[in-house]
Amino acid sequence: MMIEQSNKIPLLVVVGPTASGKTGLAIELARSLNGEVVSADSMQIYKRMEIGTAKPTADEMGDISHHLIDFVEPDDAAFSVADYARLARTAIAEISARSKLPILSGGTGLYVNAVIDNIDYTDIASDEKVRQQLNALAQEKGNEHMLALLAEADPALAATLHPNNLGRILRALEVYRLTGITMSEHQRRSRLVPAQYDLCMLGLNFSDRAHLYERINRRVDLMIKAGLLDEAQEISKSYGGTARQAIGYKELQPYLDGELPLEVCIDNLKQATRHYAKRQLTWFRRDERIHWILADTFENAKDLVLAAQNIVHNSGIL
RNA sequence: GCCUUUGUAGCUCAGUCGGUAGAGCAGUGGACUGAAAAUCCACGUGUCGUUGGUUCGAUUCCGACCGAAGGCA
Repeated sequence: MMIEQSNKIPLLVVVGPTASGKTGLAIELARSLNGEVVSADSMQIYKRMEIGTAKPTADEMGDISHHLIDFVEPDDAAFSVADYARLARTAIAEISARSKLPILSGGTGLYVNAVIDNIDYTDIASDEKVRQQLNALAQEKGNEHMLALLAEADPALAATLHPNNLGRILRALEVYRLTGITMSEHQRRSRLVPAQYDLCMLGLNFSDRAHLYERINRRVDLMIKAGLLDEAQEISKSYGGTARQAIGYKELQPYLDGELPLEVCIDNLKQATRHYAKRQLTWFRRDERIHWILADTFENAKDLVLAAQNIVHNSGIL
């Protein structure tokens, strides 16, 4: 017998900018729809970064199972999207096998899309030595030169990159050197196999951007009250490459080092978070599969959850 | 009360030796395939405090007034 479409796994996805209420909504939906949550958050994967990454607390999670949270050491510099995608697909399959609804929830657009668009990273290699060589060459010859090099191998991709975006240029050159195949071609091949999910995507946003920004400001103040400074002090001793990029720690470091007043650092932290939220919205907005829910158009949280449930039921994935 | 400085974009300020103005930040839009909470790109009209005067022409020079900061009494 041929495999029928009905063998697809139902997958509910909850996305949105930071501080929009994804965590709470995902948990409520898990309760009412017999689901489990798979986090799609590039920073909540790290241990001991609780307050700053707004990880759900044991209290919030209650009896809802959460996956891909709190399992990587903060000094691990090697964890990548590819690792995430593999783990997430496995988690989703296992949840579904238990006859429960997997709920992919998070704000890291790249992670979400890696999973739901089934991006295949297996033939796109990575090599530390080549990276160093390319970095050295860039130091010596400059960005324009590197972009010109890329244009020889992969003109299509080079045309989309600005010389200042050196990271992307070097990565594309790295891939080409290692495999002899251009990044453009890898990207094309990486999406040949469509995902095996029946998707329903919910996006949380606000009708008035200012409302989101107010929530962000308030949440940062709450994080400080909850002990973010201590957490930052603690984590700064042990975190490495990626975890170091998390918003909430690097902004407070100047205060911990006695270089800037606390209020200035807190303002910078709020600012960085607002910028981040805006970038997240840019990422998610282009995805036409998302059903947007405007949180500030509901009287209360209950109505919002009801509206979300309605969308899920009407989507026919259940 | 007097003296000095000052009033230009949401904020901090630059500038026009008189021809109606521009940076940074904020904000907005966008990109994104093995570090993505990262990285990168694009977008700058505002009664130049108000009101008189000089001038072909004033945000720019002069006067008055209003506001702010500092100093002297």
